[in-house]
Amino acid sequence: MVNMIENRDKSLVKWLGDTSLFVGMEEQYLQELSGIAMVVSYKRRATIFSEGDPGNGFYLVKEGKVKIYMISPDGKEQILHIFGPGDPFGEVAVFASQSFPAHAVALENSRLVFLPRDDFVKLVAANPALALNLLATLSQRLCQFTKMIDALSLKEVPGRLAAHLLYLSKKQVTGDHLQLELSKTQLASLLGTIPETLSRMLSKLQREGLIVIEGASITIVDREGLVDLAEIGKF
Amino acid sequence: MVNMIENRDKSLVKWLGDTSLFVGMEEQYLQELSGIAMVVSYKRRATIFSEGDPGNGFYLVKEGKVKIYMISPDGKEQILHIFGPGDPFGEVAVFASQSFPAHAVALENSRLVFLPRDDFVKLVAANPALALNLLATLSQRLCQFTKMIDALSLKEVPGRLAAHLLYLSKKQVTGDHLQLELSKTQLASLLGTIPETLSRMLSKLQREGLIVIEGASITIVDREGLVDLAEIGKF
DNA sequence: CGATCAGTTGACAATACTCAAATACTGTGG
DNA sequence: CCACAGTATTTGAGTATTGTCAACTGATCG
Repeated sequence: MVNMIENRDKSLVKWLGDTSLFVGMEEQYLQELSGIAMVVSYKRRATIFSEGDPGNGFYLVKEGKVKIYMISPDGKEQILHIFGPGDPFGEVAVFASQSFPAHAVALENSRLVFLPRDDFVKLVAANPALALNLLATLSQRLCQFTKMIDALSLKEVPGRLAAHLLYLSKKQVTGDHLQLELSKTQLASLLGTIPETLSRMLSKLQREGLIVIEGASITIVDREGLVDLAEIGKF
Repeated sequence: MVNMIENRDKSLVKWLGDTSLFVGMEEQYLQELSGIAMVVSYKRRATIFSEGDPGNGFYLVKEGKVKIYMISPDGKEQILHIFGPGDPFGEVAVFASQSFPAHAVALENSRLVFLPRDDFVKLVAANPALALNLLATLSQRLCQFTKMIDALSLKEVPGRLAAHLLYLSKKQVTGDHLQLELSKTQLASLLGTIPETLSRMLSKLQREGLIVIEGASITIVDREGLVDLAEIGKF
């Protein structure tokens, strides 16, 4: 029994050390970290936190997939992030507002590592490398948001869609073939539009010979054309 | 002569220590900081950096006003931030991308404090309080961007305008009377629209008895109504 | 196997952008 | 200090992208 726990702890330490946030941290700190960490399970569709909830700590995705989103009074949703294994989320509440600025739900059955605020802040204060990793993470996220604002304000739906398809094709290594990693409804919400419009735009791109659609599987036929679309933002 | 320089340095140290980023830092570190800092002047409309430029450091506004923005190929502009005295900008490039994700120009004749990347990173690594201040700053900015994405995606122009007017009236202490702190063209760009639309929406709010407009000076007549608009996002 | 949900398509409405023109401002040089 | 040039702001008319509502199909899940 003791053994099992030690094993579990050991593997958690190892896992934490492979995380982008904690990569390269000394064993000693990883031990401390794993000491204050709690692993929690969430079922598909379960709420992890809601906008305005007090942020007493933040999370790392261990297994599964998490969606961070906002919602308007009349129910329209805008996805901010989709996070997968290794990704941290909710740090903002730890360092600034004390309360979460958006909602989080599990998209699949997930296991998360929860790190409580106060203990974690102490660890950051004692560990410059960790602080710099955190600064890098937040900075990257700021860049992502910059691009999202750019897309929402300066591009139209076809442009955003084209940019997303190119992003997926770069991320996945399968050449001109790619998988939408989200249901089309969720993708619409990520791109700041609605399912009907997304559906029409996908058909349009196919009709104009830029892509071929087979369910969630897309083949890029005219990459040039997509790049043009993504840059200019219109037809 | 030596005296003058000492005076200058001393006042820079003092000024840095009053900045939100460096508040509460020990004298010793402030001295170091002021040692690596350079004060630079920019004339109104001068470019400070452009998207993609290598980020060899970041800036603090000492005097003046700076606009951070993106621009689409066909010339439409989206303002991300307006920064004034005491505000830092360009940190993102220091900690993540190494290159600036947006453009920066001086809106007025300005004096900026430039802090070079490498020296500054060393200082952060040696100074946990500074690291935590930076984390708080970046986290707050992330929250602001979250709100901006929310506004762009989930609210229509009248809603964004109403939210901005309420924000100004909270920031300025003058009760129901407020000043737009930007030209209407610039405000349009901040709200993700164009001058024509902004002009029409201001008239509309006035026509419906929510505000009274006198140039750049606005009086809120029906605060309730504005709040409703800002929350729901539509008419 | 029925029910709920995801996706698609059509007809329509509306918000916001484009283009154009008139008017009011601002700042600069003479 | 005024005249002029270049901006900023406002208003009008028309267009377009995208959202709304509704109906229908097909998939998924108890």
